Amino acid sequence: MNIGEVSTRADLPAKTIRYYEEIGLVKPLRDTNGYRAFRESDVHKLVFLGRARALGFTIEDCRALTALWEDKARASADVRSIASDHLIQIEAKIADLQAMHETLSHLVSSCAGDDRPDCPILQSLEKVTR
Amino acid sequence: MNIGEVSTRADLPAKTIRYYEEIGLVKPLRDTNGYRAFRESDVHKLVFLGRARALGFTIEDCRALTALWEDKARASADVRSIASDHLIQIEAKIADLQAMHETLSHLVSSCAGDDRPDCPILQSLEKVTR
DNA sequence: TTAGGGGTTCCAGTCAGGGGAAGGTCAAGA
DNA sequence: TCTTGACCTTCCCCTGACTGGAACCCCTAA
Repeated sequence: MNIGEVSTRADLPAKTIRYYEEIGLVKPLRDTNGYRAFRESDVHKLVFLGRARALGFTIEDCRALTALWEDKARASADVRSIASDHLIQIEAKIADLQAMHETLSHLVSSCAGDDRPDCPILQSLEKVTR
Repeated sequence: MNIGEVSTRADLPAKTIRYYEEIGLVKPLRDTNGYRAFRESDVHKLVFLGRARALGFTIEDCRALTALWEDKARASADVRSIASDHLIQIEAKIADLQAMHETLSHLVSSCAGDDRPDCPILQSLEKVTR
């Protein structure tokens, strides 16, 4: 199977698939003409990778997760550990963004937004009151 | 004023300040020995930049915001527009992260996390059910 | 004079790919 | 047989917003 079909089936850009090969996440075979020759197992793995990335796992997380996925003697605790660490990261990012949102939405709603220059948003950015 | 003092006063790494000069956000003078010579107005601007960056504005947003900040004839609508666009970006990111969080927290809580290999997290990543 | 703690530039790396050039390969139609 | 166009290949540079490090210069105090 050529990269185009894999790209469609795994719903990943060809560029991304080539990149994943470059960093050793997938190892497709090669045809005599130099084209990558993907097996079903490669497609399966790429789908796995796509889903993990969509959940925000880093590439290194993905590397660890696929290793566990392929290890029939894995302990589910190892998988859960990676996932719950990632959950903590997500929670931290959400909290960060919510703090930004709170500050900024107050500022936006207090700004007249007309053609006059007075602007509480700029005033607040100017203040050293961190 | 040398970069070290500015770094302390604006609470920004010296590297960051040099970078901001490189991309034209600040334009400190130079001493005869080649050292950057910052004025009070430069420090003031760097504090402004630091606060805007802390609220998640991009560098290009910051460039626009400082231009407005220094334009005494600005319309507050222009500032508000940048800020509310940014709010929308923040809201989108929060929504994304919350969706990830929801999916992943269900998975984590359904995984035994012991030494057995059965793992709903891996099973779910494997499925093509996008 | 020397040691240290400033400062300077420049280069490379981060993360996860994206854009695009230059060129090879394949299948279908004239 | 030739050509067209879709597909594939590698290669290199670009992104954002810095960060780390090397190699070197400058200033002050002991």
